[in-house]
Amino acid sequence: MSNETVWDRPEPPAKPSPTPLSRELVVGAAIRLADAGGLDEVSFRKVAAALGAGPMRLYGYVETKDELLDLMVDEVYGEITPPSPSAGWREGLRHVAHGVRAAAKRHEWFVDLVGNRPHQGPNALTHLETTLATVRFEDIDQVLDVVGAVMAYVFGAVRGEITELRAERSSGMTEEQWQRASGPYMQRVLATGRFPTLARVVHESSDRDAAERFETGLGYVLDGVAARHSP
Amino acid sequence: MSNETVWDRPEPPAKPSPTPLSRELVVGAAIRLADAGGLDEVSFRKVAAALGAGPMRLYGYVETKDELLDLMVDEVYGEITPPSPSAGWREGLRHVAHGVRAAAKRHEWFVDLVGNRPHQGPNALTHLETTLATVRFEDIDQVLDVVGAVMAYVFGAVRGEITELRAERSSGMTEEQWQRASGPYMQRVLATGRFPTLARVVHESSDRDAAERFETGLGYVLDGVAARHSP
DNA sequence: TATCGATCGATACACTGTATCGCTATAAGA
DNA sequence: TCTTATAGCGATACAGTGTATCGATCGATA
Repeated sequence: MSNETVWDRPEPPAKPSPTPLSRELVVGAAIRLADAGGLDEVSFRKVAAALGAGPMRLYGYVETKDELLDLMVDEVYGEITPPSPSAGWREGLRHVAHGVRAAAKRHEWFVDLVGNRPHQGPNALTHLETTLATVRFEDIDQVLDVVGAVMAYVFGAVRGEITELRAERSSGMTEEQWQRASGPYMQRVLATGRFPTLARVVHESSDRDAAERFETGLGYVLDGVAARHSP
Repeated sequence: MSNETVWDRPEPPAKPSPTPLSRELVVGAAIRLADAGGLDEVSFRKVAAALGAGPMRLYGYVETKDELLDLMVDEVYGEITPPSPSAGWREGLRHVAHGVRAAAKRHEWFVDLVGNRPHQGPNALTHLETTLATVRFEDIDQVLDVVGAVMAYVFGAVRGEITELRAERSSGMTEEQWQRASGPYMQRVLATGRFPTLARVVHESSDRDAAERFETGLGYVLDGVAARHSP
């Protein structure tokens, strides 16, 4: 199970025959397929077909499917712009948080892949470096704690957001919050009276948009950090 | 793609022939396999074999594989003890957070499944209800924000923790923090000098244990909540 | 021009989830 | 007790997956 992705594998010398391919082209095709139809659409056969090649051709550029997925993830990390070096830790982390969220909404499959394996690609490492560097505390352990907590929140929140989005999309296109509650099962459940708080949520809560909720939660985390490490 | 799990499907009347089965037995076997060998070990063939049955037999108790996975997730939710009703929101949420973390460490596949589909099983709903109920703010929207943020952090943090754990386990059994840094690739990367903060982390940071880091991050979130909603 | 060498992809294998459907063993009816 | 109906089980089959093997085919070099 030692499926270590080789991040700095040299490109094969040149491509002679039909259409010259490259690892970038393979990864690009895979990303395009995943963006359009989800991760299920990313199979060696489909990616190869999208490039007008046979499935086995891909093995010249990618050693395994896990490596292809790793490369896709790293590509997304590359899309996230780093915070300005002059920014304070709070704006810096907010910038990163929103960058990750935006990237994850552009590529919904990102959250499915993130966290399956550690991100050690060049773009992921650059992302991590600039994120850490935006928090200029003297104690490096504190820096790790803060960045770790913020990123944990970000990934958790974005994952939840996209899950909700998918559920809404699949169960009838109605975008109204908690419209699942009108499903017969949910109504039955709420009718038992054993979920009073849940019922309050369904009936009383206003459906604010996702970005607002994300920002509120992020505010909690950053406020908590400030409360302990502010000058 | 309307793979709606039917949570309250009635059990089939009775099992006559070889070994009487039940949905609980099927889910239990699946969980046992997943605990032992990861989610890859959960296939209809393998689960059925573990029960001494043919693969098709499972379809009497479970409509699809996604439903089986949903049931497994709900079973884990059932293991998480609710917070005491007399607890304040802070202790209540801390209790839930640690409960989720503990359950996820008992069943490492949990984080892989959580967030793929919304959790609407009875145990998940009970878990959500008791979690919401522990935060007795007058504004239900605030309750949602707080619980949402805390759970986002918890799931993100636990996911990261288990990913790290898997990486350590697969890359040589050395448990030392950042021992990946001694891998040739990581050394090469750090030698470029383009990741100074990362290098500081690798060389200077002390390797505290995961529970401590989890608690610290959770503290940030809860402190942030307290800063805005404290009486 | 002839040989070599690399690369492409057809074929194959083990595995997945699941649709179909004949068999069988049990339960009900006479 | 003997027959019939019924329902559940699982063998078989199918489309899909990742990938190992390896023969054919093409380009470049001698």
